[in-house]
Amino acid sequence: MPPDRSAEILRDRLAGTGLRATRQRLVILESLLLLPGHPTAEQVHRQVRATQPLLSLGTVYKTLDSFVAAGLVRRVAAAQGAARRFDADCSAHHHLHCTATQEIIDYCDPQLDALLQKFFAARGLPGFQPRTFSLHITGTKT
Amino acid sequence: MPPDRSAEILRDRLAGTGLRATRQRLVILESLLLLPGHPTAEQVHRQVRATQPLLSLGTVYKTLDSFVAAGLVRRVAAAQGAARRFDADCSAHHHLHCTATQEIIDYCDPQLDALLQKFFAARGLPGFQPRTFSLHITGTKT
DNA sequence: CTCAATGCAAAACTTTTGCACATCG
DNA sequence: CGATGTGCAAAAGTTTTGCATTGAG
Repeated sequence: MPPDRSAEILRDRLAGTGLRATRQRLVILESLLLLPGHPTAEQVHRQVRATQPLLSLGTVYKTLDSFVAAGLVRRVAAAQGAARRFDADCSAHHHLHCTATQEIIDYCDPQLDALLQKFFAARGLPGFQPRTFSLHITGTKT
Repeated sequence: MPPDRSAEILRDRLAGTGLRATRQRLVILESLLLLPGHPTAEQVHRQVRATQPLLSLGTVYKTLDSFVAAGLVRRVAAAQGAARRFDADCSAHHHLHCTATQEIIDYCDPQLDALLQKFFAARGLPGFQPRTFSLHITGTKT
C-alpha cells in the first residue's frame, strides 16, 4: 500500500470523528496503529519524533485525550508502571498480560464474547447495567 | 469484635508473610481493608493519618509495595486517573467499573470463575499459559 | 544487638495547563 | 477569517530514592 494511500485512510478515520486532520494527529494515529503492544504517551512521542522532530510531548498528551474523547482510541489500564497506555483498536478484545515480560497482548475471541454475553444475559447483575466486557488474563508466554 | 482482637488478626496476617509487624504496617493494612473501593496511596495516607499523624506518604508507598511483593494485596489497574490503586482482597474476583461515578466495585462470582476455567481448559491459548482471570465490566450503576 | 523499616526531604518522572502563534476548514 | 490545534515552558501532581534514626525480633 503506497504511503499516500494509507495517509488517506487515516484522514478518513479522523474525519469520521469530527476532529481536524492535522499533520500531528495523522502521525500520532499512525504511530498508535504501528507500535506493538500498548504504548505510553512517552513511547508515542519518541516514535513520532522520528518524522516530526518538533512535535511536543504536550501535544501528544492533548491529542491522545481528544482521540479518547472521540472514541478513536481507548485507554488501557496498566497494573504495573505509572503510565497510562493507549490502544487504537476499539473493537471488543481482551488482554493477555505476561508477568515475565510485562507485555500486554491483544486477544480477540468471538466465542468468548458470545459466552460472556450469554452468561450475563441469563443471569443479570445486581444493581449494575453492564456495557462492555474486557477479560484480563495474566500468565506467561510459552 | 474488640479492637485488640482485630489487631491480632492483622498481626497474624503479616506474620504469615514474613513481614515485620510494625505499627505502621498494621494501620496501613487495616485502612486497606476498611476503605471502600480501591484506594490510592494518597487516600490510604489520609486515612492512616487520623490515628498516626507522623506516618509519612513515602512510607505508605514503600509499605504498599512490600505488601504487593508479599502477595498480601494486589494492584488494581485504573483506566482513569494516574494513580495506582490497591486491593486487599486477594481472592479471585472481578471488577465492575461505573463510568458515571468512576467507582470500582468488587464482584465475586464462582459460577463465572468456573465457566472461564472450563472454557480455557477446553480451548487453550496459543503460546500463552494463563494463570489468573479478571473480568472488567464497564457500565453504569442502576 | 542487628537488620529491616521509617521519616524526611530532595529528586525524578508524569501529566496538566496557560498563552501566544499557527493552521485547518 | 474564525475556531481549533500546536509549541513551549511552567506548574501541579505522583512516585522513587538516599540517608540518618528508630524499633521489632
